Amino acid sequence: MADPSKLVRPGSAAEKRGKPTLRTIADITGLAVTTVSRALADAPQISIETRHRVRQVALDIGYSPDRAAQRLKTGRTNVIAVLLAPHEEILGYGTSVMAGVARALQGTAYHLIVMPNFLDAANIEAVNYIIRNGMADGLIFSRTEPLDPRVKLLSETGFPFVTHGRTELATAHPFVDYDNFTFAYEATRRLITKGRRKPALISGPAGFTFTGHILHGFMTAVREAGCAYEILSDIDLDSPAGAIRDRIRRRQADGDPPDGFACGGEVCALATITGMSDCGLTLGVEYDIVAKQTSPLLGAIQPRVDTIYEDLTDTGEHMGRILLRRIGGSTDTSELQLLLEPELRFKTETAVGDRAV
Amino acid sequence: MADPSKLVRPGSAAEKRGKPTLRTIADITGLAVTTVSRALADAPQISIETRHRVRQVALDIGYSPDRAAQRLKTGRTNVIAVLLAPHEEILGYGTSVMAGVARALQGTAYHLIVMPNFLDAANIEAVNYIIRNGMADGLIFSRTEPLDPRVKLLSETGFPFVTHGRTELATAHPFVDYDNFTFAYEATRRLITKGRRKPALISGPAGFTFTGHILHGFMTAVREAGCAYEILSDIDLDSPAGAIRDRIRRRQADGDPPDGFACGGEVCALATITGMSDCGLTLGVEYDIVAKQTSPLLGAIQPRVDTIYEDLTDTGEHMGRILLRRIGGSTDTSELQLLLEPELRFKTETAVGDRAV
DNA sequence: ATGGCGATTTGTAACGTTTTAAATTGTGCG
DNA sequence: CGCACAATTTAAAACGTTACAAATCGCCAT
Repeated sequence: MADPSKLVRPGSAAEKRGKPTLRTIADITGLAVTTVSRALADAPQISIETRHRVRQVALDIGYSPDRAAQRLKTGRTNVIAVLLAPHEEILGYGTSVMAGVARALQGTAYHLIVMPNFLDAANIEAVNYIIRNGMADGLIFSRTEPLDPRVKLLSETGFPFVTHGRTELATAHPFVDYDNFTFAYEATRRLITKGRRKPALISGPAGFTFTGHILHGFMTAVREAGCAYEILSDIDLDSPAGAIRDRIRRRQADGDPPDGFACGGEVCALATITGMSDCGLTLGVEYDIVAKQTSPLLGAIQPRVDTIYEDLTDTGEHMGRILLRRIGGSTDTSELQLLLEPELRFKTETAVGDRAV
Repeated sequence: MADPSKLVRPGSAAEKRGKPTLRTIADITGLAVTTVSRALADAPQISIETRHRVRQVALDIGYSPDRAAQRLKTGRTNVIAVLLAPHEEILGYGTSVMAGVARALQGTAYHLIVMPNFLDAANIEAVNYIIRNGMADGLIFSRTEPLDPRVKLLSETGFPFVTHGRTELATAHPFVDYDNFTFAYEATRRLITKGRRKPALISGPAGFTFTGHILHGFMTAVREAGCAYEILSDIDLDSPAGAIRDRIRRRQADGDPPDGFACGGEVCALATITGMSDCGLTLGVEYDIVAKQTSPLLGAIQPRVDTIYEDLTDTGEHMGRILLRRIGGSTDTSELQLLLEPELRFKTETAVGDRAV
């Protein structure tokens, strides 16, 4: 079938020892470029036989489509953008999530680009840039606010995206979130169960949706129990470890200090322990901590801390999958929204007891 | 100058309310597309006057070039790829470095894509893929081996890249590295100065260049001092914190345990402290630690630890800049190689002393 | 006037792909 | 035998950009 005289056309891609293109395959098989293109796309109008043959040749010569050309022609970029915020340097949040997203993208044509938001705080600008310049087919970002302007903008535009975190906007949008209400509720209940009379909360940074959830969970638990409580002022989960440590220390100097701490992060928990230890107080004796855990660190360093696990890589993978679904055209919220449940990792009494101080 | 009848050509890009293109500007200014292209490129053959006018119009209508088209035409992708390895989830290594690279790329046409190497260990495959398919104009990766096959492959191909870490290959290549010899040397000397008689090293993972440097620095210091020493077996800096903690504990149970530790990472330091504490030993009293610090965590949590600082974001920024230089055609190794010196952050005696236990 | 020269601008083709419409087959049927 | 019709293949155009060669213009020396 293949006309030998056509095997090497003058000026053909095959001739100038570059990457093979559709043209190369066309030359080899004697088919037209169009046919090859459709064959590789598994178009039903191309005979099965031809499809197989083309596919085989493509494999043999190691053809892979030119992303730039595809992008130019179709307008689709085959790129997913992740918006990275500065806070995400902490304890590998960013890397974990990206690892998950990457896993979801594995085997697809999608690449992952990271839009660092490191310099300008107003990352609505980055979103705008991505939409206007068509830098990606979909967007992933975190730390949503109840009335998140990024979500608004993207929703209005119809640009596919998934957030890590919910909003309180009327229009539903794809998200993956961790149930921070339950986290805080269970953490606080655990403190109370352990006999602590005054649990304290180190709140999330102001303005974010999850901060409200944590607060709500904490308040629900202390109200149910009717116990004293405290929300530590001046610091939050984004505060540097040193600031949290100092705040804890100062608080102990004042009257009626808390004896239990719900910490939304590992750094926060470690800083709290340090602060308390500086005051001569021992974890598990004079006070307790329940903390959110997102890495193996805390469990190894401070085995006495009860933790509640959040799997960030898993979260990323879900976000990736949901985004692909959304890009694929799905609008079914039931498969575009996901609330992940906390996994309690409380120590049994004996397990804690059998370790020397 | 602009012919009004040309302002909206039938079928022109301007007409169908999409992104503005060169054509849009051409229609507005009455110039040819070619002229506009060159004007924006600041080609000397275009009159200054025209250049300014075109530039102004482009700004006014918010033109930004289509990356796909540029890439298709020129073959340049305007993309930098970062190879991310699984280990880099730990303590934000990956995110820190990427933040730095991103900062270096700020204001250039380059985007950052992350090639996750999470699943397959053999990341020579990923490198090959990037080269063969022209996925990027330059590559950044870390954890070099003395005879790194990735470096070999890239060097042979002439593909621009920068490594985080040196190799022992004959052909020079761009790199940024941290002077781990000096780190380990100074860390060990510090332990000895503090009166420790038997410093121990938790080595880097086998096979990497920096592991050799650390070992060499450690050995040089102990030999100079003529003191006892130990290199802890079975664990390395990549071991999970729990494994390091357990190893330290076991070691204390045997005879003649070390009383000083040089730790190449924060997690490692914390795990060591935990293990020693489990044995009833107190940091700064029965033993000392000098650790490499890459985040503010350690300083806040364990102020007694002497640290030596490595700035990963800074490293990323240097890598980005060097890569741009390399892509720009530079082959001058003096501006393509950089060895960053450790920053000693040893506590003064008084600073340590004024904190309660 | 004619030719030539520098300064500026322009038309055409090409990058590799997909899309649209049209052409080429083969087949059954009147 | 010729025609409709399906099945398959094809040619041409387009996406937005840049490289190349060629064209236009004014101006000066011939």
